[in-house]
Amino acid sequence: MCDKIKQLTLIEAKQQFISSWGAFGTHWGINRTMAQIHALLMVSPDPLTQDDVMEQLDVSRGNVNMNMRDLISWGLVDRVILSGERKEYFTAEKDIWKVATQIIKERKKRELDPMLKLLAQLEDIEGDKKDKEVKQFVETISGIRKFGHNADQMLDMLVKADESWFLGGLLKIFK
Amino acid sequence: MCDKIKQLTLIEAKQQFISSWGAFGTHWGINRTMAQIHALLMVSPDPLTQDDVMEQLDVSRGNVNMNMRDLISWGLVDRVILSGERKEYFTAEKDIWKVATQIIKERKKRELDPMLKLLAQLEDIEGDKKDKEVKQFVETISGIRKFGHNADQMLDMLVKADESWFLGGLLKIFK
DNA sequence: ATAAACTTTCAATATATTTTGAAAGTTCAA
DNA sequence: TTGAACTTTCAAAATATATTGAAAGTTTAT
Repeated sequence: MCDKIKQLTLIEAKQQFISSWGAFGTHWGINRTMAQIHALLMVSPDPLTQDDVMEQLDVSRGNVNMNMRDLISWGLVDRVILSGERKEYFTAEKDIWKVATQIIKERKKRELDPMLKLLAQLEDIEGDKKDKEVKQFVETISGIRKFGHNADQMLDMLVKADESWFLGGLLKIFK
Repeated sequence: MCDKIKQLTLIEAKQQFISSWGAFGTHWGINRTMAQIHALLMVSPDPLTQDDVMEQLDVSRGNVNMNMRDLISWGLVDRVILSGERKEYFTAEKDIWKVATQIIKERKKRELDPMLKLLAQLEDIEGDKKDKEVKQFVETISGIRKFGHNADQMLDMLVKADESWFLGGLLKIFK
């Protein structure tokens, strides 16, 4: 009836987190390995090399390299050069708020902004505005565009909240 | 220099919207066809049959059927029986705010809630809390869990805003 | 009960995405 | 300049996901 929940060791907990973060990512259009690398770096106190990641996640060098590039382009991972070392090391931001704002910024730029541009264009079509089909279409598109526009502004606020005194206050409620 | 933007016809605009909505969906873990069916229904003033959808999107009966089921399970599409007709018709909610609310509700239930449950479990691990590795892990997980918890509450507020007088006021700013 | 109208299922197939690994490229100390 | 240490690339292979379509299932009018 009442399941006894096993207290996990650090190793088990890390594995569990990495695996779940990977599965979670796939529901959001992020590939499993990329999400797993990110998870691994988030729970690693020290920077890791490509070889560390290859070994711990059991994936190939090429795979690690490509996904690491991607994570860097998303601003979620940084290259680190440890003085005296030849190898490159990698590290991830561990403050989840910074991670979230970074993801919001990028997805906005890559997806929301282009979509809003398209919707603006679709709203202005040829044809009789009295026609039922035309009317329904324009209304639906316009609704989506307005919604997107508001979301856009709201996300901007969130992202900029860190830098603004007024919004920063609001943010503390959330953070 | 200054591109002349062609004013699209209704047909072209619909096609463009359906195709873009489909591509957009794939960035968010939604399959192309499902997103396209949703888009098609959103810009169709009247309910459509499976055959209409098959024809307009050029996909098979089985595919339409499965994705339609999925859309229904997400609460984004409804079956409609037109009186006197034998066939089933399908229609989508056109108020984008309701669409968004519905998606938030479902994703919260399917993804965020289980993730929060897992994180709570991972936060409570065996081992010395003074150990650097353990400390870093617990801190990171705890940060993510708290963030997720706040996001959860915030999303609940948004979803419930429609029903609350106070929040409804706030909502008007956004809507 | 029958059969036409319609819906659902799912194994096979097709498509898309991810992963590999070896070769090519780069950097740097000596 | 050489070559060892390390990184990047990308065509081929593996894997995962989406799609088809025909057969099975269901509903309803007669």
